[in-house]
Amino acid sequence: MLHSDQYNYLQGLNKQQRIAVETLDGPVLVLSGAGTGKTRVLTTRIAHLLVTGKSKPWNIMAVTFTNKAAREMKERVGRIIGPSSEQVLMGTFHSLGARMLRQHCELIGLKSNFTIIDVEDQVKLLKQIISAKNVDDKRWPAKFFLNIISSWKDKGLTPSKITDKHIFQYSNGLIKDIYIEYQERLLKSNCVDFGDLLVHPLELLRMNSDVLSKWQSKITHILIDEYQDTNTAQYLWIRLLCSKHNNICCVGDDDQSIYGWRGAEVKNILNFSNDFENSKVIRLEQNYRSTNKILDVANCLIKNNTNRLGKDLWTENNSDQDVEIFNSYDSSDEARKIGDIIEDKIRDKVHLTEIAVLVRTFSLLRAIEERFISIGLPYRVIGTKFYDRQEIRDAIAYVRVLCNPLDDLAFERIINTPRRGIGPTTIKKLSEYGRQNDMQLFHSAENIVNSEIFNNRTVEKIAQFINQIKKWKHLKNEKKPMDILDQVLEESTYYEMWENEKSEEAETRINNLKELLEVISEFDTLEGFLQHVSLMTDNDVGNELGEVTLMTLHAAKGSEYQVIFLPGWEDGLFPSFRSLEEGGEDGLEEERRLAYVGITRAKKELFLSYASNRRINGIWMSSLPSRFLKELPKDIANKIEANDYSAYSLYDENVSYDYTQKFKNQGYGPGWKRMSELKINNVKDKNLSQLPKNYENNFQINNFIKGDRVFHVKFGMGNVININDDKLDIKFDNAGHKKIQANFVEKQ
DNA sequence: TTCAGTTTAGTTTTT
DNA sequence: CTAAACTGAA
Repeated sequence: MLHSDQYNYLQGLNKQQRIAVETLDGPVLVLSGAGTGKTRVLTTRIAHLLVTGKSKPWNIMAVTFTNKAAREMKERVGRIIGPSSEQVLMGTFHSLGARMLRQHCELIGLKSNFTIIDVEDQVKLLKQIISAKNVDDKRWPAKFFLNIISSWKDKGLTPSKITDKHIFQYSNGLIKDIYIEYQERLLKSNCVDFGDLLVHPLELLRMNSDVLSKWQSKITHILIDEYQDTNTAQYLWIRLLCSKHNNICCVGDDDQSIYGWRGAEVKNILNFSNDFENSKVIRLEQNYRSTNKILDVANCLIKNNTNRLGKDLWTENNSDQDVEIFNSYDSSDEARKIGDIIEDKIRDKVHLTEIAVLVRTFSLLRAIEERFISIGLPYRVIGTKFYDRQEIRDAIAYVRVLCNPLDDLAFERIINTPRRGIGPTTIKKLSEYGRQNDMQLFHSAENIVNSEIFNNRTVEKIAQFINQIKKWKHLKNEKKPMDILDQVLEESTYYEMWENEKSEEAETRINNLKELLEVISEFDTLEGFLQHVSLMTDNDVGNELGEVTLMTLHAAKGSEYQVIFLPGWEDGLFPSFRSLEEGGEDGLEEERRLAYVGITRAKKELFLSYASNRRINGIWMSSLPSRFLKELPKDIANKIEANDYSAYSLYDENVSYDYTQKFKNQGYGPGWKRMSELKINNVKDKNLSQLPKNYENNFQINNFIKGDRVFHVKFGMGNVININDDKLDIKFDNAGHKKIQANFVEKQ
């Protein structure tokens, strides 16, 4: 038997890390704070599993949340153990789910070439369903239904599992009908959404014991990164998979849980020890990333959260470089100051790749980008939605139709793009025909063309289009994906369409298409390309050129930089008032964790900043400094008072941090107008007559009285203890005390 | 059916 | 302020 000291990859691990790596049997939870070497533990552990012979590569499954993390893990495992790492199942929950689903798709009723649709298509599909049901989509927007359906999927609830309790507040069951039809339509189109990539595999395992036991035998060791971000569906899936061998290692940090809005359940990590019998918990608290000053700020802030396991990061890396805070008059002033500091850093020989600006919302980046462009500072934006651009989506829709002719959403997108004289009226006829004959659009079109019932110019145009598609489909066996797409865009006159538009914008669009051709050139099949684009949202291009990195705080998790800028620390913006409105105290804590994530990205220098005025959707608003600034160590926070442009003092006790007060009185924009009208007319809307009868019950904005027993879909049962216009203070039986919009709860 | 001009709605984070 | 939705004329 080898002594473990002989494994040289274990050298340099600290004691705790080493225990985490060497405890290979049974359930293990590694609570690892920011910068404590979590990825190193995970990758070394995989290596150790293989080297000790505990497991074979194909028996290990390692799950991450982002593609970036998956890529990094693959690379680092490969560096330790070489090419056999290729056989380890590594990927995001969604990509592993898709993989499992493609293997067993027929059990769900899908074909293996199913397409993965994104939010935009989800909304489009729901809009169609809603309008067919004569629901007023002004009052009940598709997005609203989508949110509910998605949250159900996050919990692993298929339509058949939706009980009266779930749908209680939503339109007397209509939401369930919509969910059922939504799933049917997806299935008919041979499509799945993101939620399905988790729910379908879960159902697969639940319903097919042979499939379950096959996978349970195959996977002997499971490793999960960012465990604090798992939702219920993911948890259940993992539980099923690991229940035979029970070798599961979860790595996470409850203080970095920032995806509650997406259904992540912090309780998964908080309950780990109860959940898995004989589990071991290992804490990593020595931080190797940041200076003591930065950690002080982080620890000081996060200790304001009540709902945490609790830990204190420490470091041996002492520094006299203070964390800086500065105030600006407005966003362009702030951008200018950031630019100036970066220019100083350049003089200090800090490499641009070591500098990042992290923001709460993308919109904050505009002013900063503007400034960087004008001073000629190179930068890159992570997470900019390349695949969301119109021309890219169009091109991908063509590919989707070639791969999956049942995909109505894609077909509808391209049937008249570029213009072929096939308008909404014709499409409506086609789908009508399709519904009668149980066909998807493509086949209806094909049939109409052949049936010779219709004989006019429109049919000729359809025929032409259908024949073109058929021709392109034959190319699949002959040409490379890149050449096919190029030919499709050429022959469909899609290029021509943009070329004829002599605007500068059209030129960028054509360049974007060229870029897409570059991407597709790396794939052997159109299907492989599709899978890539639908799951890969971060186009994380390399940074060889030396650029400053700009991204959201969410996107920043898992990364580190020498110098970090955190602009936009204004109340309402950060913490975001929407989070507070929706999530109450929990929402605030999640925002605070987000701040914590931002702070702990910094290795050496950290700059916090807030502006006194900011333009939000075209309207100038003055803002209060973020309440988080108040929570920082006094010696740092005090510095900013001297040159504060803000009308308010940070420590003025009279300043109200109740965001609802502040925003309620603004009363701008159509949304606000509608809301206030609603309140005045007590919801006597002109469109009401078009709604199904029972809808009226849901419009009672507020006839609650103190003491009312209410139900909320997320928080369950509770009692109203106070009323503030349309906001209710509710004490929930199991979810604590929250402020909720009246229309989100149902009187019992 | 198309196109241009007008109105209106939405304003967070991501797989 | 912007992107999407709508309207009306050709």
